[in-house]
Amino acid sequence: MSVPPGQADSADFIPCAHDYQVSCGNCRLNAICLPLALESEDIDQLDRIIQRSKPLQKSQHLYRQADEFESVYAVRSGALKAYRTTDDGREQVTGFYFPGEILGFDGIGNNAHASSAKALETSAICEIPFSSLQKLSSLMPNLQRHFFQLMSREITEDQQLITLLSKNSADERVAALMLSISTRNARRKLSATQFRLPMSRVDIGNYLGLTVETVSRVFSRMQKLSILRVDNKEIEILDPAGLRHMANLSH
Amino acid sequence: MSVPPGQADSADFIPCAHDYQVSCGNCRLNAICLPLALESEDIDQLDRIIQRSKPLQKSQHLYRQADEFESVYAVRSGALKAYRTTDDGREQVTGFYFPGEILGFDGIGNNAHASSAKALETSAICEIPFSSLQKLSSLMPNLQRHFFQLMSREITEDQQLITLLSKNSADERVAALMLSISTRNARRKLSATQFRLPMSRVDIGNYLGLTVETVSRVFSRMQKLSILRVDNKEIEILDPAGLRHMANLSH
DNA sequence: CGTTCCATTGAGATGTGTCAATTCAAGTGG
DNA sequence: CCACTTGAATTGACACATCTCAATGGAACG
Repeated sequence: MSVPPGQADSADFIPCAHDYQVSCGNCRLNAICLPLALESEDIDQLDRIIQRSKPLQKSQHLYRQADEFESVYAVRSGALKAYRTTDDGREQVTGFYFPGEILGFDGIGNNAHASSAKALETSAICEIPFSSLQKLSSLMPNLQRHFFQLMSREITEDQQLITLLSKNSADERVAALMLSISTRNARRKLSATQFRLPMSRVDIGNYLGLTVETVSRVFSRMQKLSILRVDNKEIEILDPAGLRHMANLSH
Repeated sequence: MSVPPGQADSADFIPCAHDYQVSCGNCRLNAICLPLALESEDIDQLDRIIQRSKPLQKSQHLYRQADEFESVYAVRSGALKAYRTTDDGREQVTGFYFPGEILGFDGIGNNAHASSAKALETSAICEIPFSSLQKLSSLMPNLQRHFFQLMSREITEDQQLITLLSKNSADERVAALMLSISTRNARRKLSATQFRLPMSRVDIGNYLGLTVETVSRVFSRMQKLSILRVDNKEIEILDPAGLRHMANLSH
């Protein structure tokens, strides 16, 4: 399954997102994905278990609910959504994943994925086989702790979403999501004020427990208040303070 | 901090919940808490790091949000709620914890508890210092995997709650909670149809994203339909199938 | 036997959902 | 390159589930 090294990039060229043969050691996302004090030989070991052979086209699945769990996945480029299908066939979007973020942890518990993951746009993925990761974690305490931390943060984020759904108005929910995306963009050294949403209004509404119409109305309202400029999926945050105020959470 | 062995129980007496010096090896909850193929000497090692010196009175805190994270905790008897306090001072109950269940995982991510945990009634707790657990996990692959699984299941459960909050009506939410408690009771060999709720209506409403009044009305409605008998905190499920139907989820 | 907290019930207000129509954007085939 | 189709987003009018406010009832506790 390994892919032959592509045409040689010039040496000083920063590896672009589509060069999916880049190793963790010189991946520009490693500050997000692996903020670890690992020896370079440790990184080599990790590199060796990671598979980078999975560029995904828009709307293709990375895994599906109830698939056997084998790996967790780091997003290298693009964006994905994770969603659960309920017994009566409805869908619930449980998260959006951007470059540097890791998904698939919900599959460990029962050896089967508890959600499906679908590409929102063309996405490059690093696959991390979990059994290898477990072995490596036993040998590298830092790595073990790192993955405990990643899972713990996923729990914390889910709990934030629970709070959002349980306590906040439509305005607050949408504002909070815009702020979240903005923050995560900044972490990747991208603009915190201008970006293109990779997901549809339906996905946003589904994620936030709102209908499409309500999401749309909130965007219109925000635009009228000059908090956001909205042009279909292109978003510009005109008034970050106003947006934070609307989100009603000062984090 | 260690407590002297209590008055000797007669040898054939099943250790009761208040005998908090029982070891994991003969704890009647270990099928829930530690369903592991561990050598008895492994269990001994685990026993040695676990501290059982924390009986908690009703409304006392086990830990508070932003406290330094040191341990995760297994409930031995009683019940607790976990809740987050938002920036603007409101509370969100994120979970209820019953005997055999483990809480505190959300603190690993940032070395500080992301929620508070409070006893809903007198509760006995096993404290599991996380640094010891990490070391032990490196040596015992089964144990490492077990804790990855526990955290993964917490993620899955949070995502179920997200779905519930996002997609389900008040009736469905309350019904789902009653079913969850019933199932967890059954796992502990207690009645699946009769139990006493340890939490208040306020807590239930808070957890489910509803007001107290709505929770109360749902209970009244369920009683009118002969699905439940409700006498303050005493619950009897009269029509389990009807309850499942009302919850609108067949799991 | 008050006092206090918790739970229940009712009446009315409101935010968001539902239904429906329109516009806009993207892709397809003639 | 232009019609045509299709899906996504917006906007409006109305309905309804849940919230809010308020009063009452009941259990627990000193």
